[in-house]
Amino acid sequence: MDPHAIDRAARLFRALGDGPRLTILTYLSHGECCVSELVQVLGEKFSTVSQRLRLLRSEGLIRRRRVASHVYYQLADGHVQQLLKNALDHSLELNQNSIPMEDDE
Amino acid sequence: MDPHAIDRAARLFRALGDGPRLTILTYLSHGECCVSELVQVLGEKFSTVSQRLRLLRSEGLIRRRRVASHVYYQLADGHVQQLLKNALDHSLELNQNSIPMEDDE
DNA sequence: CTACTATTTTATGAATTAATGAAATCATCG
DNA sequence: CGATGATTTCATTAATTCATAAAATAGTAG
Repeated sequence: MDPHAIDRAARLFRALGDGPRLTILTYLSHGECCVSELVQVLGEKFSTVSQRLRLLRSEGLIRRRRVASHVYYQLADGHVQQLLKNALDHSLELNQNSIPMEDDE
Repeated sequence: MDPHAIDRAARLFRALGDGPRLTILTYLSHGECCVSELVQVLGEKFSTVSQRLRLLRSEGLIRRRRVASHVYYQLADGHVQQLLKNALDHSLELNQNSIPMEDDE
């Protein structure tokens, strides 16, 4: 019940708790990618993508490196990759009963 | 890359991505508990706790059952318990470098 | 240094979410 | 049924988050 750990975990979950950001992460799970490519693939504004990347990076979920004038992003480590895979697999399973029933038990 | 799965996962993460809600979940991970007890332990308003429980339940993270006039909540299943434990353990590890450095690589 | 491309930062308005008082519901007891 | 205690729902306000345009920064080429 360490409040610091709870807070850290909450921030992490919150960063993951957004469709567009999760989409970026799953895209990155296939391999490193530069901002322009993400912008093109996602069909979003540059600043929009950049903001999402910034948030993900501030929570330590992704890393970046610069190559000439391009900046490439990738998942921070294998742990993030695993976390993503688990979450998506589990969510696929849960899709059936995604609207919870009203009764108890 | 199933958009439905991504959306489901995002909703799940979002429900988890809040300190007060995570606190409730960790409390419940020690065992079933009724609303009054949570209200007392957390020092929050009844309606506040109830709203948090509702959100957690709507995402399938907790279950409830009624015993006479009291309503008891518990984690939905062992999977949620495991997810919580992993997240908190991992966040404890990460506490050192929770403020990411500015440099690349 | 100038021009150009890639990316980030800043500022802001719109949309979403969270907390809470008040009213409603639900179960139990007399 | 009427009163009481436990919990939920509703409505509203306050706080947070999101998307984006505009401005700034950084790298590269000439």
